[in-house]
Amino acid sequence: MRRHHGKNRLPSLLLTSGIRPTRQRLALAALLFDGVKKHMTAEQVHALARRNRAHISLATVYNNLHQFTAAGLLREVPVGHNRSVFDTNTEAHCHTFDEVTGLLHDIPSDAVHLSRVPKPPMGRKVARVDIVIRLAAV
Amino acid sequence: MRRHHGKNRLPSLLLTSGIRPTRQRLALAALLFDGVKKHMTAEQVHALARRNRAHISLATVYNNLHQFTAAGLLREVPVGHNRSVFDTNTEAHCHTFDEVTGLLHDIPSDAVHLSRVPKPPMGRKVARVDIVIRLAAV
DNA sequence: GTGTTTGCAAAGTGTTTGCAATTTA
DNA sequence: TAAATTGCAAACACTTTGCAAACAC
Repeated sequence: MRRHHGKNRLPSLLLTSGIRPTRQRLALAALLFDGVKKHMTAEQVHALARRNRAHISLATVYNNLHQFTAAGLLREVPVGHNRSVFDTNTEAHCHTFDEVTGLLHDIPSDAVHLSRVPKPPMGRKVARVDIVIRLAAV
Repeated sequence: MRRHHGKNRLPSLLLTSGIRPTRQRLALAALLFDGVKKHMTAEQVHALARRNRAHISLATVYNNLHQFTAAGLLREVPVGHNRSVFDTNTEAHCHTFDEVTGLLHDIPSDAVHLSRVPKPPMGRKVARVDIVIRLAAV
């Protein structure tokens, strides 16, 4: 499943995004950008980093997740239960949110078709369209 | 703009939804269900209630907004900035979220067209589809 | 070296909860 | 009167911030 095994893949990825590749950021990048797309909260990233023997404070995790998001390496998913979920898949796609399990899943972007999106008002552009299909127990 | 001026409109509205019409709930209902659709945070509802000389604690505002939501009188909009926004319009419709002003606006449900929504897995049904069009500065 | 980043702890938000006092039916 | 609801304050969960020490270039 992994792609791009190059030795300096992660440093370049960060540099290209204008982010200085510190030890902590490389550790975070290693666990986020391993080729497998994921949805993770800051808390989960922090726990995973510690499990990997990378000592990164939670504050630094938050700071860097936001920095990665600003740089377009991550995307924040608006699930609505008042906690930030970061998605390593930054391409246009939708989500299902299972209210029973609390899990988020990707839906290929062509699984739904959205048409007739209204024109934004003067001085604004459509940054993106968030579509979340909420699933409940039958 | 107001509709249904009947004297016991709000008590009936709550009773019909299986909610006991207490003084506080009636005050909240009066300010929420006046015929003008709104998007409000708990904090905003609380402030407005106090401005109207209704003494309702913030905790009670939260409790009742959730109760109203569970009863289908309100809907929670997943804007994603880690705070709950309640919408008095419970019909199928979408939103634009202006990242510059922080304001939420309704879009008539027929302004966008969503097709090919995938079938939910066994034991689940589509509760609803949340669509938020995020607008940024040009 | 110089400016950036980190870690920690502390403060800040927004939200929920426990429980005695009150209110509703 | 019995059961539900309220208010308050305290607890809670998540996130951000201030600043000295550590690090990258």
